[in-house]
Amino acid sequence: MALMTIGKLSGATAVKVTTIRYYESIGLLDEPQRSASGQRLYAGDSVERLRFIRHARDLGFPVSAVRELISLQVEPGRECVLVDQIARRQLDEVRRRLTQLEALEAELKRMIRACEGGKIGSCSVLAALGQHENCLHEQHDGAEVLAGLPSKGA
Amino acid sequence: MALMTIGKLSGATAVKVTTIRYYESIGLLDEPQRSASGQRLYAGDSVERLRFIRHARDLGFPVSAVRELISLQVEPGRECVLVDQIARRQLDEVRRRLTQLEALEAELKRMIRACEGGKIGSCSVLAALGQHENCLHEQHDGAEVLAGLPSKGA
DNA sequence: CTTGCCCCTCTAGTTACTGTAGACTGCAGG
DNA sequence: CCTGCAGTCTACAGTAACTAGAGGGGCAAG
Repeated sequence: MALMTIGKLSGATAVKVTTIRYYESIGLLDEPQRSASGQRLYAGDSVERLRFIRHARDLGFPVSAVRELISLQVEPGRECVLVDQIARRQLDEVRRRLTQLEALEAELKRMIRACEGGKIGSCSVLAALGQHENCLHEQHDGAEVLAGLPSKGA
Repeated sequence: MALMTIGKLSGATAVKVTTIRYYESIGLLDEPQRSASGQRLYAGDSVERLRFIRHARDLGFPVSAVRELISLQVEPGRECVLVDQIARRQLDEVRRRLTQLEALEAELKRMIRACEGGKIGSCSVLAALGQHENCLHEQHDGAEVLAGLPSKGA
């Protein structure tokens, strides 16, 4: 395939133009050739590279992990174990988040259910959020799971 | 209850001092009284307010939603429907993320399984990342979910 | 008085982008 | 040839939701 501008690459990969430039700026993508007037010109393999990055990101790998994966990709074979480790780490992370979200789902459902039956003078959702002490019923286990939430608390 | 400094409030709610000031700066918390020397002095109800905020945030409500909830809390009762809507929206969001994460989990498991049996020549994880097409799309939301990950635990 | 923790403001950094400003390029129509 | 417009360039600012640090002042005890 002939060289393409950043717009074409964007179209081919569904990655936004600005994001492509961003990836270049943080070193995920090599600097491409430039036209005489300074426009970026990409070869066909850029599409694969970019898809790789995008797919890894969609899988939840942080950029730092993507960087690792790329570097391992360059010298393949022997390092498969490392790649496996990175993937496993990511899987653990995904599972951790799954557990948290399931707890959140349960708590939200409970809140909403309470609100539905709400002849209660004050909304149960707000009550549940206020919680601590004088709540309608004994309190859930959700909060404990939430205690370890990654949302930058703790 | 006597007035307390920001440190006490932080201790009582497990919300960091800097975060409390941050919440004040974005209008989630009212500006408290100040001592003669300029230190913030909080009344007892600040504890409840702050716990409410923190709990809502832990449940994944964005700050904008928390703001809404607070405003509804001020004039309670009649607005229960609105509160319910916000909670439902949040529940939908949580479910969406759950679905996405489940797909991620499946794909990661598949990748790792392939890698285990894998010969050295071609790591299947990298191969799996290279091929696109069959998987998740919706890149923006993916990134959103992933943003705010611990990255310390890893 | 000094130690040491607490508090103050302000700024900048984090992650992974997205959006904007202001200027230039490349190409088609009239 | 001119005009118009989409596409591209750089550079900076903004987003979410905080966190961390600099550089200073306050306050009670030893």
